[in-house]
Amino acid sequence: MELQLQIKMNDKLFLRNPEQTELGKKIILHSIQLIYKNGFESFTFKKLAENIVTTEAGIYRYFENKHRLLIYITAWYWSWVEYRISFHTNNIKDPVKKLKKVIQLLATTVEDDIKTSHVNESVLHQIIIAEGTKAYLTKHVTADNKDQFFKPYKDLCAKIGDIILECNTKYKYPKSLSSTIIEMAHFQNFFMNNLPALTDFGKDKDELKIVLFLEDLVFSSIKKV
Amino acid sequence: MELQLQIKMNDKLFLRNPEQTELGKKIILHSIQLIYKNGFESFTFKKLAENIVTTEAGIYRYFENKHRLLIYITAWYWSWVEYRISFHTNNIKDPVKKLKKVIQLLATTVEDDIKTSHVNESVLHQIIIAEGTKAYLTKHVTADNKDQFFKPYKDLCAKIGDIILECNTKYKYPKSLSSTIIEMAHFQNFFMNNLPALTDFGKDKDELKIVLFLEDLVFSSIKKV
DNA sequence: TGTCAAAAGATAGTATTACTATCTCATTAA
DNA sequence: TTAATGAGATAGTAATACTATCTTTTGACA
Repeated sequence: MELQLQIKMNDKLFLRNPEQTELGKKIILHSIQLIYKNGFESFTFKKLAENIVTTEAGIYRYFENKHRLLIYITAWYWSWVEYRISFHTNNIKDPVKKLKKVIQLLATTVEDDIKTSHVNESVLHQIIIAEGTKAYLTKHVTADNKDQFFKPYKDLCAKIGDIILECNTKYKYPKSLSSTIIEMAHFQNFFMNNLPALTDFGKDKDELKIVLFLEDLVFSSIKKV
Repeated sequence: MELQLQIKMNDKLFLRNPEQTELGKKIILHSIQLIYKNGFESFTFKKLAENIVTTEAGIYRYFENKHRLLIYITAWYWSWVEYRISFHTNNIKDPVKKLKKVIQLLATTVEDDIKTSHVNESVLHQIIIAEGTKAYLTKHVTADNKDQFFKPYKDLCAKIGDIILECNTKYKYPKSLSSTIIEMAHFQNFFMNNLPALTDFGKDKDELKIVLFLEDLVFSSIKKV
């Protein structure tokens, strides 16, 4: 039996659905690789076109501009993370254990457990760490938010917020703590590897230390260990 | 007596020191306003030149490119924040009170308490919230870090880390907690105003709630209230 | 087998961006 | 008096971020 994970994407994010054609899948796969290699700022549709041996105009048939493509990729990522969390916490009853699993999934490097042929998840994880926040740190967040572009991120945040409440119904900041965990799982990783003075993990560069820090932070706050 | 705050900037950040000339000060003042108005992505030296009625080439005599200017602005901001923290915590002995003051200073809108004629600090605060992380989220962080471009940010983080240790010598993650406070003071503000579903402050949009959240987070973690 | 539509290749063109270069002119400090 | 500094003026270039149009390929269905 071969399972194929299909994530239903907001169709306002693209002009033509990239999951439905060969070129579309190539665009996603290679844009992730190019952004990983050179960063989002120096990424252009021209370079992407050269990379996959097609034309610039061809890419523009799929995405309005490179920022929409970034939003698409991040939205896909957060949907995938939420799926992963559902999958790995499905059988766990204890909310504390569940939350620990969530933190571990957010803060450690992904292994390609589920086959999605046109996406390399561990490279994707790295680019979301470095470029993910750029999807919403714009002057048009509000408009983009109205178009539901950030729904997967918000859904994930809500889901983790619910688990936090399961741990302690009285805790007052489930959503803010949730967004803090999500962002810090990435930021502390970026800092550890690039600006180590901002963390306590610079020496050994060990992701598990980030997990321990986040667990300490979260469970101290909600007063359940 | 008129006090003038002068912040010594890393001179690799500019080609010509903007603090020392009229045009230079105009560049800083108006770039902050323009970035505030249209966001960093749509900000160009051409537009800035039109804005202050000079030429594009004139701006390039001060800064290599717009990203360097952003780093300059953020570095200035973090130096200024550190100065402010020193100033407002100077007379406080109790480290817990000191840390509370720090959180309040980081998370609430600034009033123009110190006169720095060519910088509007409350607008600056807003652009650092939305654009500040873009200063280091690049492919050239490591090189920029070697040139000490992020020293003010790292110094601030170290300083807050030390206050955390004053509260509890045994706490294991002073620097990571410090960078978490700094980033979250901004992110929760951005979320509250733009993606409220990611916070618990969406309804009243009250900065003081962010302060309470951060206090709860920090003092639960270091186990001192 | 023909035909219709969708996908994609080919080519061209434009406005803006991100610079670099050079020359002139006014001010001021030695 | 002169030399250096700041800054205005103008010009030019390569790359970026698109839009438009026309042609060819593919593959489904009738």
